Amino acid sequence: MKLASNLQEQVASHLRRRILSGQLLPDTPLREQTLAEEFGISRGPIRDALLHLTKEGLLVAKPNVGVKVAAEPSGLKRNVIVHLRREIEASAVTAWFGARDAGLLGRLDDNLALYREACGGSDLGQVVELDMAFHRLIVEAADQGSLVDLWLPIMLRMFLRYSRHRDLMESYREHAAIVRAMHAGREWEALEALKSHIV
Amino acid sequence: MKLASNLQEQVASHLRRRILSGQLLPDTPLREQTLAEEFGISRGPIRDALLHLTKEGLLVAKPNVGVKVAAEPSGLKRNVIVHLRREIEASAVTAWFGARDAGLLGRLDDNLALYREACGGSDLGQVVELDMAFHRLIVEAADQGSLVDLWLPIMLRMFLRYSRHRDLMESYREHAAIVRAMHAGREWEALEALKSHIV
DNA sequence: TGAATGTCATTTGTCAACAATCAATACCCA
DNA sequence: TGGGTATTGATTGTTGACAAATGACATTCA
Repeated sequence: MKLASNLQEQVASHLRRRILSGQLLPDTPLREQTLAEEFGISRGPIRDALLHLTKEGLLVAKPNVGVKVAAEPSGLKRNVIVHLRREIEASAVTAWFGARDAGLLGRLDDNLALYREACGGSDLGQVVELDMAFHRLIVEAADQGSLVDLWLPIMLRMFLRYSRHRDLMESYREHAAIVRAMHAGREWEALEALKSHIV
Repeated sequence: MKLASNLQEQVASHLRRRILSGQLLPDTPLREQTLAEEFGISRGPIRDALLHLTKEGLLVAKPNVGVKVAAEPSGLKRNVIVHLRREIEASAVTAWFGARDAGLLGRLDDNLALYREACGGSDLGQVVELDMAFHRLIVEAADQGSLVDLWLPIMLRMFLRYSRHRDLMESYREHAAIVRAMHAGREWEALEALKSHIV
């Protein structure tokens, strides 16, 4: 976990985590002044952070009124988001099979170990964090990470509705299956496992 | 053309237009102080605007250093972007065919007339503006416009490399073909025309 | 009554001054 | 001469005060 030197990033990370872990529910309003006092800083960096999160799709803003936590995407939108994520991550995996940099495999293995542990525990925030990190590793590995900024807002919108009732261990097994196929060099299998995992 | 009441949006629109029309080339640095003096306002709204554009992918920021105009997307990234745009806009068109709200057809017809004129002229900024507006109308029409915020950053990244040498009139004819198919109620034809137009 | 208008508190928008950081370069010393 | 280090100027990061906009509520007049 890297911590940024500037306040706006720290605030953004903190709020992002609280939203994704479900501590902040949709429609919850966030006031600049309140947050400023809560963090013990001025409104400036808070503004920046809220702007960040708004552009990431986690908040919605109305001029002169304020921001609130975004609602879960509608059926159509969610469906589109799933397709976009598949497209991006599949492209990344395909690109990886062109070079097969072993570094990625190591990082995925490390992540898997932590993820397995987290899925057994009760800290949903940690689970979300590691799940996202897994997919981020894959996207980062392709094309010098150029796809990350495209992928992140899409991923975040999807995680707005991180199912509170999903079978976490099943999710872990799906991650493991993807990595196993990559280790074995079976591209088609990896892509199929990836696509069926993104739902 | 709607003009926002708050400065940050005005600044963002202005800079966005200058970047998309090619007046500001990739890697051009943008300094907060300089822009503030240029617009005759303080650095606050400038900061907000730059943050906006950074999240939209038109600028890239380095902490404590500043922002510059983003480079054109790499081959792989551009390829992904094309697929994402097709996915989103095709979904929107499909959704439209489910309801066939006539209002959209009228707006598209109006846009087409203006676009034809602009393509004959020499104001590339105007052409870009209308081209984007055309696709935006389509995306906005579906699902109460919920797809717009997903679509916009993708669209903008693609327009970073708005071909300065493309055949504008051909582009107009492609737009017209899409609208014609929609008027006639031929869904498959509209989707094909749309997909082959996005390249 | 009820629609229109005025007011008031809350919240965001804007500003200018100050602090922290970075990158380039001049400097020192082996 | 070359490598490492302090200095300096430019630029972003942060702050607190003030201005403007909004929405809710009270008030007025037909």
